[in-house]
Amino acid sequence: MGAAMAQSSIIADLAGRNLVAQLAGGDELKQHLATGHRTLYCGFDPTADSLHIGNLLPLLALRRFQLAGHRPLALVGGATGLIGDPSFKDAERKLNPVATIGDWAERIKPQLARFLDFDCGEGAALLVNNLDWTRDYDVLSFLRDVGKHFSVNGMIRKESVRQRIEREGEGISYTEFSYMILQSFDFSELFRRHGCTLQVGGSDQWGNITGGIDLTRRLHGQQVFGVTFPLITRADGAKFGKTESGTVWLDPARTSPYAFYQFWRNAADADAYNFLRYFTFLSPAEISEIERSDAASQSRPEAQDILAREVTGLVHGREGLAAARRIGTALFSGELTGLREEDLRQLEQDGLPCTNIAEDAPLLDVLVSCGLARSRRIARDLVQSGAVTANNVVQQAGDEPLDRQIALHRKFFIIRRGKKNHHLAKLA
RNA sequence: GGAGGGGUUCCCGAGUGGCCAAAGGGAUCAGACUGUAAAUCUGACGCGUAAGCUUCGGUGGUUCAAAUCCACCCCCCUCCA
Repeated sequence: MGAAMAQSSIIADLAGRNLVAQLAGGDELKQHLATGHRTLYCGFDPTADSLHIGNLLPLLALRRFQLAGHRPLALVGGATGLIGDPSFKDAERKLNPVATIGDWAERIKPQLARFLDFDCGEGAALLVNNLDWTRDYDVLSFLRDVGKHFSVNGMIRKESVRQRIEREGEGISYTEFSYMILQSFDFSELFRRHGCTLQVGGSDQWGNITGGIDLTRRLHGQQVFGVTFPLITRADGAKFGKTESGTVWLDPARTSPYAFYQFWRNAADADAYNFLRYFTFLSPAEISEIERSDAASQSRPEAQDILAREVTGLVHGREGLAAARRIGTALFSGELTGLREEDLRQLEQDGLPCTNIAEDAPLLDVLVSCGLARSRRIARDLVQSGAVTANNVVQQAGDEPLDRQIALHRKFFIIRRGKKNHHLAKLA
């Protein structure tokens, strides 16, 4: 595929994946992208020590743009992270310590880096930090140079902060209210420093992006553009990106590749094909083909397997994917007795949660110490309802230790709670 | 600084002296049904085998008895200055 052709079709490609929520600039933007190698950016604030799958969409989008011949700037919000984006948040948040945020920013950088190519000549990606152009900017100058271009009247009309201003019971601090100005300034600075003419982000960023477009016009007399992505929703209305155990992180130390894989593997049928469009680089044509064949086959759809493989591979690489699949296969194929001791050790290595247990520990205590039950009381309920198995044998005596007779290789128990929660327990 | 309104179990939200471990909804977990789906039905959902124990912003009080009354304190919101 020729670069020129790719360039002309990036917006069309995004649209074909239902990834375009709003365009600032419309046809002019398409023209702009079709007629040259452009520089674009997307910001990521350090709100934790890791990115999570909510950040995946814009991250992959940067890559899509890069593949289409443009230059992506991944911005770490070292400065904006200190302030906190109020957009569509229903409550003011606590400020984290400066040192913490600095640390988080450092942790996020390599995560951003792994999705982009930093060494491909003209379109090579760049990692930037907005702290670099705000840290030493004194308040008075900032207020005079930048603040003067913003009308509070306009700012309070933004949908993103409206409910904070109008709704009874919640307010907004001046600090958070200023966020928009900082992000707008980022855009104008990136234009000035790197010729960046496009900002992309989630649809919740629309207000901040248009703020930057306006500021860049006022400060530099230059037209720049914006693209937002839709908010990802699940067919059943539940919030995307959360599981029973919380956020799905990109950091393998926080969410193991196995858990990550399972997250995608568990996507609902009604979501799987959309997720393939959003989160993979498979072409829309290929995805439609998968959808067709699943619909025709009448058995379990393949979409979730493909989705899990593709996304886990993107985020955790070959190794992570292989590990995740080894565990999944071992646990869900139903045959545990065929596992060799080295297989079990590999599973532990791969990140299957594992705990050492005492030989005489009653099952209830084992369940609690493995984290499969929050308290003995809960554990008792689970055992009573037949929800607990050890090496596929239903356990009914909560007060007894696990039966050594059923241990694999004399010391391993794969304890299962419910349908899909597993833990490896090892006799000490 | 002034006036008013609030802080209840993960969330929302009832509860104004005993019948309250605290209504209802959501979320979550489990069982059945399945495809490691969805939908649906059933059960659980502070801790404890139990007796019982610990919870309703904090501290101290009144009372046989407090989430509910009193005092002080902390935090949030609205309006006024």
